[in-house]
Amino acid sequence: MKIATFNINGVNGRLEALLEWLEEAEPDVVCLQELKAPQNKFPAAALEKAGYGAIWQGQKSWNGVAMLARNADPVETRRGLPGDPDDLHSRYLEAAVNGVLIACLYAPNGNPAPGPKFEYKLAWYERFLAHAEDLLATGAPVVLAGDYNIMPTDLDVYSPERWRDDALFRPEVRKVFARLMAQGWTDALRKLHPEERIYTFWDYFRNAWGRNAGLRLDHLLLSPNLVGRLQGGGIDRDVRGRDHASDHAPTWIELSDT
DNA sequence: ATGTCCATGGCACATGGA
Repeated sequence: MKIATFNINGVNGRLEALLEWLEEAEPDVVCLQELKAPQNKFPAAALEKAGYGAIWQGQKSWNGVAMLARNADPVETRRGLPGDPDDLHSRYLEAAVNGVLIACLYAPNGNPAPGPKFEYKLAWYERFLAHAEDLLATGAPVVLAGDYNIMPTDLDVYSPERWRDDALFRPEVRKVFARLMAQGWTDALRKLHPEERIYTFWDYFRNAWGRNAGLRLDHLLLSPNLVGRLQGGGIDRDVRGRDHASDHAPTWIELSDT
């Protein structure tokens, strides 16, 4: 079972690129972020034609998350994080596919920091951590997949010193990620590549792709009962190098059948 | 600070968010 996360940065603007990647990569489940499309503008018919059932939570202009399943329909278990009915951002979807509970998340960016956007990011993560703990307590096999907008360690940044004060890398958010790990989750890509510099995002600015000035922002975290099923994983870097690409590359894992 | 994308409103290109 191949599970991918991909910040598409505009699902309609990059629909052709998404369909091309789906055809060549054949993921079983895809978590998409930054749809930048309202609920009624999600390209469900085109994805259905490509063989993918979908659920999505759109939003005008910004944010937006979706989950696709190959030759199946995700069985939705939750939309939106619990804990704040006033939070209207579309950043969280959760569904079961083929016996695995999968969360699709798009964490707030948080810049500029300090400031209200950074406070929102930290508050959002407090709710996320509380919910992640509840998911672990169910004993279900769970994958938390998405754009975390956090580089967990220096190994996840092309130039750590330049990012120390950024909302994606400040001590407060790295501590949040460490607390998540302490709950018992496994960072799948880091487990597969413990020493390697691996990136999932390259800024559009300053020729970041050409210089390989990347960041690792997109993560798939596994509940303890899934770690033994982790067969492999990677980042489809070549997708980032194409014309009209998203600034993120698809990131994926392969789980064995039970 | 800079840089480059997306979507929006409205029909040219400025703006916000990332």
